[in-house]
Amino acid sequence: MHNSRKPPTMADVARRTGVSPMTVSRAFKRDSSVSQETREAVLRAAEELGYVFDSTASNLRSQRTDFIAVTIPSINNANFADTVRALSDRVSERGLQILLGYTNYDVREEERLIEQLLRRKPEAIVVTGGKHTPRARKLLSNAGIPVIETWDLPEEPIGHVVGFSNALAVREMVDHFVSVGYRKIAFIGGDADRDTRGTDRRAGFIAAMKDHGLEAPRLIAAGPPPISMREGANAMGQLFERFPDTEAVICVSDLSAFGALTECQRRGITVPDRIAIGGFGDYEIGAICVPSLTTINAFASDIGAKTAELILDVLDGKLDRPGRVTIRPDLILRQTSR
Amino acid sequence: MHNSRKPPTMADVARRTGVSPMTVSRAFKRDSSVSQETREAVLRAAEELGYVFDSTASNLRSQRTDFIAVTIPSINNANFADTVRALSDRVSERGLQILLGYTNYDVREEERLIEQLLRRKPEAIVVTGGKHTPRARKLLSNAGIPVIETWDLPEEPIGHVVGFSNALAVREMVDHFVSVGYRKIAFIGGDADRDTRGTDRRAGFIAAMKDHGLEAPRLIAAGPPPISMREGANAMGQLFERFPDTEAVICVSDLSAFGALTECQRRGITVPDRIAIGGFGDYEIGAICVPSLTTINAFASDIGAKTAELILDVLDGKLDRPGRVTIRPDLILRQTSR
DNA sequence: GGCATCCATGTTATCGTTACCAATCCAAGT
DNA sequence: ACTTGGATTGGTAACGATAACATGGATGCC
Repeated sequence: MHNSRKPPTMADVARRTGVSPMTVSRAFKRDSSVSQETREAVLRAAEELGYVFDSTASNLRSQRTDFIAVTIPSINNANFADTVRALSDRVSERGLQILLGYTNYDVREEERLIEQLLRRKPEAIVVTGGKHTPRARKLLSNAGIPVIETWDLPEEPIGHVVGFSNALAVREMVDHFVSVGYRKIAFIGGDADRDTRGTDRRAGFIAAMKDHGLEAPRLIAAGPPPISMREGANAMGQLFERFPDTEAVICVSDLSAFGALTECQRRGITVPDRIAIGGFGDYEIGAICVPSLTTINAFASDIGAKTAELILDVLDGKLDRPGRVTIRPDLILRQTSR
Repeated sequence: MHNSRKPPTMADVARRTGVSPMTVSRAFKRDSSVSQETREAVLRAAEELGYVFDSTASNLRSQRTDFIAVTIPSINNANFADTVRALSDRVSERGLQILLGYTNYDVREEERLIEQLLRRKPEAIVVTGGKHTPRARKLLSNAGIPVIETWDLPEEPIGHVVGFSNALAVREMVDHFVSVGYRKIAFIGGDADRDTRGTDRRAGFIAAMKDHGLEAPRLIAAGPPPISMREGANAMGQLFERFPDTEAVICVSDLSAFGALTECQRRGITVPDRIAIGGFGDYEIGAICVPSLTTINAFASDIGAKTAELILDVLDGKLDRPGRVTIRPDLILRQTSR
């Protein structure tokens, strides 16, 4: 039974059920007042007709889309994926849906993306990081919806914040490394002008070294983000060439740290005896690789979950001041360091 | 200047510019016929007013959303992320936006998700895999939009297909392993009833073994998906207990294969001398870990790119028969096997 | 000059749902 | 009996953009 007509609308379902379109509309909402039998009759008729609820019309009339817009730097990063998953799981219980976009670690792409997402009239928008173009800031401020910056603690937040200090997190690792006797410590990260969290981590590294009275010339730029395993391995190679006496290296992420570790294995350099390695992000690989990776747990899932709670509170009107949730990253000592 | 009024509409922009709303609408479209100076005046007025284009109204009136709905099993999987990224990159050039949802490897969740996505009236819908609930199949068939099943070659496709045979891909690895002398070969995968691609791979393994006149009792069930590194390591532990004389093991993915490899390292079992390991998916980790991982490249990005091409062709009316794009996975021999 | 053609712009009606208000019915209370 | 109130249902208009059609003016060609 091929059907080339237009798809059925609520009016069609109403006609078939013998009720008004308004009643059909109510039958499709969870909590609205329709008698049980009317609702069942409506839903049965809808199923028979193959009716599919049209959100586009609903969105326009009700001025609600139930979208939560989210921007992340990359869809291929397990940390951000964890955040989005936790966020999605929590808000979807309330019928909200994630509208996801990625910025490729570029604030200009972020600006474009934010503009595109705002056109869809989301209920709230979650961005990764606290650094944006002026226009992006303006778009977010004027959007009239909750704005949540994550994975960072911006000095001048646009709205709400759920994040942590990347610099302080790395400082904690430096403190530990120094306390167990490492002095010649290097840092492997991406180019300074792209990955802002990476840049913060590098800055935290340099500042912490300075506070210990140590120089920090051993900075290896691993190229533009994303800095993954291969980049980490290459950077480790560079480090061996340029600073062969390095005692420990802190990498901008577990992925690059693992790459660095494999480079050591390829060169027959023992970890941590000859050189210690620290990562960032507590990716699954760090816990399972041999030797396992000293790292920093930034609680990616928690960031997503707390962001979700915050959004729901704001939408419920339970929170009218900008919220600021500070995550406290955890240093995890494993086998790649003393 | 606090502004508590309603956000401006095209009518406001039109008034300010001294043109009709229709002209404003045209000024916001790329190719429509508006004089250069009118367009600039409109866009300037819009910027001054802080006007944000309202897609919800546009979507309803034009009956176009420019959404491409996509379902993947998990957002935390690099293979699927690669597919989505390639797809997204290609369709976004044409102004189409991905609306992403994940099914958690569960066909019932997939059904719910498909229904939810279809309500948003996407231009096309891309699903991962070729196994769905009857109702999901019906929803997809009746949606009146292009349906693309990926990462599989379903026998009875709903619409278009961009995929490969998971069974044949694994068979190729079995053939190679047998040809270089392995006989006691095991398979590590998820529980049979969830991950359908994993199940196909296991079936391909068993069939291939049989064709070589070999028994295949060494099947380790690693639990419900996602099967990641930890599950791979645990499964490898089980394999050593139950079948200590195993010569080679094929894992359902590179992640589990890497987990298995680390378990060998923890137990001091040399790879590939004592046991060979094969993975699936050609994840970055397989190329970089030591020893590097023999695997199968399923061309995840290509799947996304070809899916995008197919969608664009269909939307352009250049393709009216169901398309079937077959990817040919590649066996990549590396250090974890002879 | 006259007529066709094209470009830029305007007018009107509409996409499909739901907010808002009104109406009806039945049970309960006085 | 009559009011009150809650539950259920219906009627009407509106959300903000744009498809479809119409119009006016400039341009081109014979």
